[in-house]
Amino acid sequence: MYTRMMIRLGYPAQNLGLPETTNRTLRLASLIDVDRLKGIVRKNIAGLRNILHWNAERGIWLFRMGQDLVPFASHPAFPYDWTAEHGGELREAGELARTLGIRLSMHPGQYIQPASPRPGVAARGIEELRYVTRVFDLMGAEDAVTVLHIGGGYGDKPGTAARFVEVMSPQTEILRYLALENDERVWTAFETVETARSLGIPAITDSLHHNLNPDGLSLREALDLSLPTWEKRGTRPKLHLSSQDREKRPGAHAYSIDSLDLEALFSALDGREADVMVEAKGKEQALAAMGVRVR
DNA sequence: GTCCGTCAAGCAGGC
DNA sequence: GCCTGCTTGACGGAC
Repeated sequence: MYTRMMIRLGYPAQNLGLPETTNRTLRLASLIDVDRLKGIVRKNIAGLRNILHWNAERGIWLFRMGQDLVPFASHPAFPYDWTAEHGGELREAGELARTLGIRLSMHPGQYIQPASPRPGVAARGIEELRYVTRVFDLMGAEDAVTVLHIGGGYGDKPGTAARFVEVMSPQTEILRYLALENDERVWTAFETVETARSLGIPAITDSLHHNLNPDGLSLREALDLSLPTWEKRGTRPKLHLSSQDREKRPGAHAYSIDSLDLEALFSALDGREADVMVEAKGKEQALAAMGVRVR
């Protein structure tokens, strides 16, 4: 099914079976404990290395690092120069990922709102995106991806999209890695592609979000729009795959991937190559259903 | 020792 | 207007 790397798979942030994570953190009030903070960052980077080795042995060629790799890195209260302190470790981890052939990503969360009309909110979001950019730069991760939602709509989506483009256009360092992802409530796959195109960056179609917010497009039509946006960057297109947890509200991720959702994605791809990030509560366990040996 | 509510941050939407 | 979910480990306080 996955011959010739038509499809490569990955999962985010942690490995349940090892168990290992890149997301150890601490409370903001504990940031003053510099020794402990440095230890947490080192453990996260060590966790990343362990996961990379484990993944490579099983042919898992994508991994999303947790946003807390360096906890509070973009916060004004962060107490030391983390790029100087951890640059060497990050460079070595990046070398490892390159040697193993694993593509990295990060996904800043719902608080990152570059198009917010509130200047402070927008500025903090940009700072977080700079942090991700510095991590990738230090790691030498040229094909890495910063995955971001456009954010709120503020009751005026065209105006907000224009503001997003205006705010992000000067951020050329961030744009080198940035890709925009559709969400399940506000920004459709079509709108996300349009906004990404205006910035000259690629778009990611998330299959579950698209099901909930399709705006009349089939998954195939959405992919027809988003896949070509990756040509300019010269890297493989990225997608997100997840299944609905039937017992929870729409948008909640299930533990594993429903075979119907997998088939629907393959059908929509129709032979085109893609890097597929599998967003499931079961993390690496969810890849078992796709023929990956996970133990 | 275990359990539980809360923790930096922003939004949309349901009530 | 208030509450919830998004994600998930940390951690203090209650018991």
